[in-house]
Amino acid sequence: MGRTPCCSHEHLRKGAWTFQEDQKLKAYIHTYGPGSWRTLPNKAGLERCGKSCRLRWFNYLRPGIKRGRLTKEEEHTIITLHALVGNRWSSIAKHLPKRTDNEIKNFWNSYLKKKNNNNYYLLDPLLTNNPQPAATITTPTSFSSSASQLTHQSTSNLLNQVATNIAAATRTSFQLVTRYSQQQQQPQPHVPSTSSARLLNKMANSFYGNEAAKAAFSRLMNNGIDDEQVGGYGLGGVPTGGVVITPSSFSDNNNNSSWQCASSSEFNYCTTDSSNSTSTFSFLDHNNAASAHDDEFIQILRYDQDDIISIYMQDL
DNA sequence: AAGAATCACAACCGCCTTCAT
DNA sequence: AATGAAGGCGGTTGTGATTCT
Repeated sequence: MGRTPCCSHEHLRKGAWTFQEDQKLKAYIHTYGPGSWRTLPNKAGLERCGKSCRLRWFNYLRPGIKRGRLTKEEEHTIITLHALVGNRWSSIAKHLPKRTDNEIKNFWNSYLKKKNNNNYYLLDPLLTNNPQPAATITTPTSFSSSASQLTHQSTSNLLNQVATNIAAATRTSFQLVTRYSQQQQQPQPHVPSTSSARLLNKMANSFYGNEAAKAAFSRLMNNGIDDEQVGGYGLGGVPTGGVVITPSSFSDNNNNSSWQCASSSEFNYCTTDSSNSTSTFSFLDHNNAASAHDDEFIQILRYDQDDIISIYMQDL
């Protein structure tokens, strides 16, 4: 014997809610609170299914709901989160507290219709062809290195390996999304660029406090720099306030205490402290021009099977 | 000005999971 | 443990408003 039925489904109204119905529902919930949707319609004097009452309350009548046009920031968040988790509207809505999943869903469906006509949010084809990729990083193609330039792996490769290993170590899926503008195209506000070096640096800092992620990150650093191998993990990292530190168990191609990686335009360094046999990663542009790209930003998002569990979003 | 097309969004439908019985 | 409705969620539709031709 299961629960008793919610309603008879006979003589129930459908369609748009009237002002009087809204008043009845609000008055009832004001007195007794939301919930018990099974018995609510009878008690509130509504000829509606309990499910319909719940929907009306959560999507429209509930206090604190923000209505009207989404802000650019909200749109930005939705688009990025959707690239990460797909159509998990309720998960996305949790990061826009005053918006309902229904509203976000409606926005996205409208957005999709427009999408074919602009490239405002230009993401890597890998991302757009695979709506729910796990453990991948999409980097600006302009930062990809040609084979002839490489003495080590490209930073794009390295980033992807880092993400894959962090995902495995933390048992979460992970994706880092970047956006970039192409100078030769029409100006595209809110579509900034960034470099792989900055992404790596930011990633290291963002995982401060997450031992599993940090260890995975450090392992990749140990394995990923000299060849294309994956596996054969080295020692794990230790926390030092947002910077990943690893044992100096590797050497660099310049045979000194720094590590060079990636293309001609980007250099990443690992400085070694011989006194305690540790190395500190610091990924910098070759000219350390932190102010050269004022419009840069980064979003780092992690999620498990059911929900987004953290978001980092900040300017670089 | 009028009809068509598009947009915005509330609401319904059906499926799946949770939970009371 | 089994059952079946409630609750939650995403897909879809219906409809009034707005814009276009």
